[in-house]
Amino acid sequence: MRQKVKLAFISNGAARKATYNKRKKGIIKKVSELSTLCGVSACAIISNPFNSQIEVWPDREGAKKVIERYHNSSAKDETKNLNQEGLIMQNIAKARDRLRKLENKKPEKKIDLLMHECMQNKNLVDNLTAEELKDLDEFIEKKLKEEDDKINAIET
Amino acid sequence: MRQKVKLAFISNGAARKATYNKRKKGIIKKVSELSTLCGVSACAIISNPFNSQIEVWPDREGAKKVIERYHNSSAKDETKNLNQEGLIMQNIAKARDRLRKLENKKPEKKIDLLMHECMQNKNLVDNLTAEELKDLDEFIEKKLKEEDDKINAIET
DNA sequence: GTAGCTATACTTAGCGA
DNA sequence: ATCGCTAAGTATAGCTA
Repeated sequence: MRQKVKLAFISNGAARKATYNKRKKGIIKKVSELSTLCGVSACAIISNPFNSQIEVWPDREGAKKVIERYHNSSAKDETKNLNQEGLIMQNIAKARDRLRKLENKKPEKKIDLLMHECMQNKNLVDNLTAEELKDLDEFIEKKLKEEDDKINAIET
Repeated sequence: MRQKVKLAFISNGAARKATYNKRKKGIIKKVSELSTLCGVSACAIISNPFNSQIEVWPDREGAKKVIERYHNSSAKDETKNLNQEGLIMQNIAKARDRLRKLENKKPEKKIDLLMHECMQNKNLVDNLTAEELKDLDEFIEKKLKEEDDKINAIET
């Protein structure tokens, strides 16, 4: 930038808000990219004490791609592992749908739902045994590798 | 970079992990900077459904500055702040206590505890005003970080 | 597997319309 | 205030050890 960033609170309100909006957007993008690149579900929560706003970013786009990839690969195969992951993904999708419907409601309710969604997804995973999770992980890994190889073969 | 990033799941496990760690660090920094520059409390939560890991990055340093600034600017209105702080401290103490009791149990149980604390936070949210949510956010961050630190310490 | 490096892609502060 | 621009900082992919 024209000037090296001084890492301190920006006292000017307008400048602070401008920076806030720009960086907020950047963080959302980064979190979304992490989800897509590494196949994890992630979210960011920012609470602004000056205007009592709470903003929550479930990582929709990144997670969506993971879900889609899973559904595509599971269409051809019906193993136990796939059923398990399918169940998890279905519930994630359902939770995400509910969140979408609350978009216009009170910020407090968004936090509520976020927590609920976290619980749902976590409980599903927790219901699996350690061995099942390991198998599931390996299976998913293998499937994703196969797909990637296919894509690479086509592109080359 | 040497090559333009293709925004897709990284099939190679080692490369994915390396990218994950690098970007995770970058996101923490960004969130921390946003907190400092704009005076907001923020956190990032990344959940990997395939290995039951939940990683939480409370923006410790940034949030700390926010708390200090908040307390300084509202020194005239200390009654309410002190009450809020008391509630937060009580809950941190409770969380530590429960965590201590799980010291010798299985790692899976610690995940259960994490989610239990999430639910607790949710219930607490329901009883708070929008103004109070800022402190709650910080509370959640601290509590989850404590648990994360404890788990890491045990696993190392 | 992870720690440091560097070239390059990406982000963003300050402006101007 | 919001947008687009672009210079100037940052983050990080691919490497090396």
